[in-house]
This record gives sequence, C-alpha cells and structure tokens, in this order.
Amino acid sequence: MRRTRSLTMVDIAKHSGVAVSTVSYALSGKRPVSAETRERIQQAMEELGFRPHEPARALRSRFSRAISLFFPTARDELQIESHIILSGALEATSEFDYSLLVSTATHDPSGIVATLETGRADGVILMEVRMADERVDKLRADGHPFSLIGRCEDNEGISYVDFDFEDAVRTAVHHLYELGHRHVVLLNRAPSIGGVDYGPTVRSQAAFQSALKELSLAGDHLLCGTSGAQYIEVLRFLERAPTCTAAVTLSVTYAPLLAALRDLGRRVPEDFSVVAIIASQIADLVTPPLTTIDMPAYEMGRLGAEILIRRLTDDELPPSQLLLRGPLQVRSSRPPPRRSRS
Amino acid sequence: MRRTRSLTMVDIAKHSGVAVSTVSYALSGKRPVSAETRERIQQAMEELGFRPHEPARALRSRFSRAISLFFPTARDELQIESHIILSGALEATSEFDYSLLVSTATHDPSGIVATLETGRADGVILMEVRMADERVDKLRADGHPFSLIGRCEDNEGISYVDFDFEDAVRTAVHHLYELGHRHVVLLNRAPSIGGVDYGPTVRSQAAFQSALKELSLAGDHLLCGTSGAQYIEVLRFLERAPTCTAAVTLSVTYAPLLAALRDLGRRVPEDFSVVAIIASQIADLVTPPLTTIDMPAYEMGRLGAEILIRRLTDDELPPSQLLLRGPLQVRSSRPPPRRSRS
DNA sequence: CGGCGCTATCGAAACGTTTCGACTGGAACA
DNA sequence: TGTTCCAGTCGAAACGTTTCGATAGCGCCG
Repeated sequence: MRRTRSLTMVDIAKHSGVAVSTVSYALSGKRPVSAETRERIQQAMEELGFRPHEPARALRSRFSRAISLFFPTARDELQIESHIILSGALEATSEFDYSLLVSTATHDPSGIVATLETGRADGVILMEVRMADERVDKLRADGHPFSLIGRCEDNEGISYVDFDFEDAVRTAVHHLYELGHRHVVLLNRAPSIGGVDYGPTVRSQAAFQSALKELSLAGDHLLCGTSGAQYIEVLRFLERAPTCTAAVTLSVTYAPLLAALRDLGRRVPEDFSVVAIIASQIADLVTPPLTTIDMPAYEMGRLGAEILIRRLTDDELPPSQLLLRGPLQVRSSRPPPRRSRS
Repeated sequence: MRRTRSLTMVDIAKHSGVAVSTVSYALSGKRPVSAETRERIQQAMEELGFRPHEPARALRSRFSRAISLFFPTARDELQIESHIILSGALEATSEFDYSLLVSTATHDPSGIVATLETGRADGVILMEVRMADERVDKLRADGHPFSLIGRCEDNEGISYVDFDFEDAVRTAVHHLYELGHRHVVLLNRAPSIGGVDYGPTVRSQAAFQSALKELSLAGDHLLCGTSGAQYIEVLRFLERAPTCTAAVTLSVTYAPLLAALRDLGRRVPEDFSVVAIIASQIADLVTPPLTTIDMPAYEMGRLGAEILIRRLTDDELPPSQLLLRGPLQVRSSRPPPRRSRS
C-alpha cells in the first residue's frame, strides 16, 4: 500500500490538461485562473485524492506554516495552566490552518532558534517568561517572529498576552479586607517553576506588598511548590500565625493550603477564607468551591497563537500587547470568625 | 537581519573544500567519511553556524521525523489525563530527536490521513480510542504507522499502550469489599468524553459488574461529567441510596462526588470511602487525600510515542502492546460507618 | 605485477512545490 | 486599424537536501 508513489501536481496537471504552474495557482489563488480551468483541476484533485506535499511547499516558499510552542515539561509537578494554554493555542492554530509544533522548553535560547532556522516553524510562542529573559533577548536581536504568554520588564516591540496578576492580587486582597480580614497570606509559586525571576511571581508579590501597605494590613508571603512535602511548610506557617484568617493563592498552591487547614481542623470558609487566582477549569474540581479570580488560560493560549500568526501573515502589523483580567467570583470567602478577644 | 539568505550545505562544502554530498554524508553517517574531512566539515559548520534545512531534508528523504498527536480539545471540560499523556509523549519524542506535532482530534479519519499524506508527520498517536474506531480501521487499512493510547476490541497488528481499567476497577471494588462496604457506586465518565463506545468507560463498567457479581455486592453505575451541574445528579443518587458507603471514581469524577458529599454533611473518609482511579499528579491536589489507583498517564504518553518511533525507524519491529497497571495507594478509605441497624 | 576490493570522495539527478518571466488572444481604446 | 492592456496560461528555474552511480587511489593477494 504505502509504497505507491503518492500523487503530485504533475499528475493533476496531466489529468486536467494544464501546466503544473496552473495547478499551483489554482490552489493558492496567487494568480487568476479561469473558472472553467479551476473547476477541472479541482475535480481532478478530488477524483485522484491529491494532497500537496507540505515539505516541498515549505522548501520552495520558505514558510512552514507552523508555529512552535515551547512547553515547560515536568514529569511530576503539574503545570495545569500551561496545559490549558496549549489547548487554546491549538485551537487558534488550527483555525488559521497552521500546524502546531510543541517543543520542550529549555532555559537557553539555542533550541528555539534552531526550530526557526531549520525551517520547522515560522514563529514561536514562549511561556513562563521571566522579567529578564535571555530567550526573548535573543529572538528579538535576531529579528525572529515570536509571541509571549507572559511578558518581560521591557516589552518594546514584543507581542504578548499576559494575565494581570497585579490587578488580580490587588482585587483579592481588597476583597478580603472588605470582608474584615486583617492578616492575609499570599501563597506564591516556588522558584522551581519559572525560576526566581518569573513574571507572575514577581508581579504578584509586588502587588501584594503594595496592597498591604495601602490597607495597613498584616501579611505574609510564602513561596510554595505543590509537592506533598510543601504542605508541611504551610502547616507550620498557619500554626505560627493564628491571626491569619485568609489567603490568596496562585495556581495550584491552594492544594497544600487546603490540606493543611483540614489537618488543623480549620474549615473553609467558616474559619478561613481563600481567594484562588486560577483557571476556572481547575477551580471547578475543588471542594469546597473557592472564591476565585479566573485566569483565562485558554483564551491566553488562543490569543498568543493568534497574534503571532497574524503578524506572520502581515508584515506591517504592529505587535499586540494584551493584558487580560479575570472576574472575581465570590464563592466561599467569608468574614473572619469572631475570635474571643479576651 | 532575517532576510540574509541562510546558510546551506553548499556554503559548508565550499568553506571546507569538499563536495556537497560529502557534507551530507558527514552529517548523516550513511557513508564513511575520513576523520580528517569530518573534522574540517564540523568545524566549518560551527564556525558559520549552519543548520540543515528541515523541509529540504524531508522532501528528499520522504521522512519528516515528526509524529503527530491527535489531541481531544475541549474548551471547558478539562481532560487532565490527556494533557499529562501529551507531556509524556513530548518527552519521548524529543529524546528520539523527533518533532511533535499536535493536531485537533476529530471523529473522522480524514484529517489524520491528511497529516500523513502531506508529509507533515511519519506516524500518528491516537487517544480516546473507542472499542470500534473508524480512525483505527482507516489507518490500518491504508497501512499507515500509528500507535494508540488506549485500544480497540480487535487489536490485531496494532501498537498500543493502555491502562488496565478492568484490573483497576476490580482491585478497587475488592479493596472496598474487604473494608466492609456492601454497596458501592462506580462514577464513570460521561459519553461526552470519548463517546458511548469509549474503551475505558466500557471496560470499567464491565469489570465493575463482574466484580459486584463475584462478591455479591450491591452496586450502581453513574455516568458523570464534570460540569458543575453534574454534581446534582450525584447528590440525588446519594440521597436515594443511603446504604451506599463507597465509590470508585474514574478520572475527575471524584470532584462532583466530593462536592455532593460535603453538601450532605458526609465526611470523607469517616462516612464515605473513595477509591479514585486517576493520575497521581491530579490526586496530589485533592483534599482529603484519596485512596487511588494510579493511572501512569505520563508513562503512557512516553511509551506511546516510543513504540511508534521505534517502529518508524525499524520496519521489522513487530507491534508492541502494553497494558499498564497502577498500584493501589490506600490513603483515606475506611470501613463503613457503623449504622444503627435498628 | 595485474587485478580485486576497499575507502573516501565527487557530480548530478532527484524530491514536489512555488514563482518568475514570457507568451497568447482578445477587449478596449484612440 | 493599430496599439495597449489584461486575464489566463505555460515552461523553466529555483528551493536545499539525499542518494545513486562512478571513480580515484591504495593496499593486498596470488
């Protein structure tokens, strides 16, 4: 079966009595082809079941019509948001009739540049972007097309989609303040994810500190992985800080928190309130239903791919910079328990 | 910058004073090249920063060195296992120095065949396989290389990696039986995922029924999505069946169950035991810690890609059929509460 | 010392597209 | 009636590899 030489445009051309170039033009529309001829060609293609050979196209035209998403892969720690972003990117990519290549993200830029320079992809999407990111510097310096899920400190000329973590944290803290909480903890992602300079971590912390100051609140900041052991740390903290009645959690850091609270016999939301900054698809799985600020991960993936592809197809297009916000959905946050103030 | 004509083997050949074909052979090793010449070529390549052009390679050699994973995409319902599987496949793919293309899974086979016939990928991985799956039939009929995450009814000549859901369900039910439970419910995935004929669903149900019979247990079978509304159904069931003290859950169906139990004031595990058949990465996020049977999703993805690529590189290799089992990890399952038997 | 079999190399022909320049025949214009 | 223009088509030259057949040089055997 498979060893039958596959059909080429030459076959289609012969079968419909035109030149190969005419077949090509009929397919691409880059030059006019009479309705009658196009019809004949189309019919021949369907009859014979022709599919243009992609590598040949790519070789000649210098465009692969593919983009590559550099994906942070980790065997054990689940980066759920990244996965949802990937789904979104996949949707957009296939809508634009592009292919999506997924590559393993590395810290250094050489693999990324290789993907571009070998002609495997026309552009790349980067995730887990740091405030200062050498991958970005390199791509920018070389003039390669790319877009970011996330953003750097300096985003001059760069296309990105990011979630406004600063706004989210501010909103969360204000919400808790208004409920009456006076001591709040921020569970931020550990540097094992994205590194020390990881944008969301840095920005969340800054926004947290400034909100505390503004509202004259007591607050603590915990860096927190999701591995089982990490929950001990949270537990210790809660024991040490009995006045702390609420938390803002980023991504899946809600998990060790809920585990620790349960082991301390503190109920959510009666004894402790949580605002989780997290994608809705994950929040839906959590019991009790948490108050959340929805991080629209799917949309971010969609847009990240879209703004990249648009720029690929239109040289003139200026970079898009999108900063998304998520709604606060109040579910199980409550005023703090009345304490015996004696 | 980017408009500088990129380097080709011709440049390398000139620069090191050999023929283009020699450069190619030095790179591929398909014919002997003297150590000295190879050295010179290598040096030239590094000096100039040469990267072979992938589409050209693919065009001439008829191999893209890419595989495509057909990924079931859904905006709202999170198919977490699929994502973990993808990660695993990515790891294996990059280890073998292949590229991973991700495409949106469709019910009909034409898109899959297109990916192969346009030369974008050398083989494909299919997920969410049904007992009778027309995609599989088509690929097999056409003699295309592929592997399955999952399996069909008839797997003659097919490479697959599957999880042994039958064993897992049997193990789970026996575990609960031994703890003393006498009425158990199986929360199976709704047909919105994978369709009516979805392998894991069908096999789990069959194994459940046979375990019930074997142990003379009362049992119920619920098809259960993860959307918020679905939890009502679970709640209704629990109210209707007060003697039911334990559940076996597949994938994320634990979520509506935990929510319903909480709203009924029934504690896990004191009042109700759960055995979740689920990937450990997800189980780690759940409070209370559930007794699980670990579905090794990452490993499945790894192996699925590996057995496909191995067959691609070695025509003689017979298909691999792997059926994985997961360990039972007892965490929060308990004997049923003593009921007033009056 | 003629011939054989290696190893290492070369040149040229693919692979299946896209794209460029050139060429038609007829419509539109003066 | 001649010129200009345009839609539609053709042929051929790329694109950057891989691969095939040929050959040069060399050691070795008989």
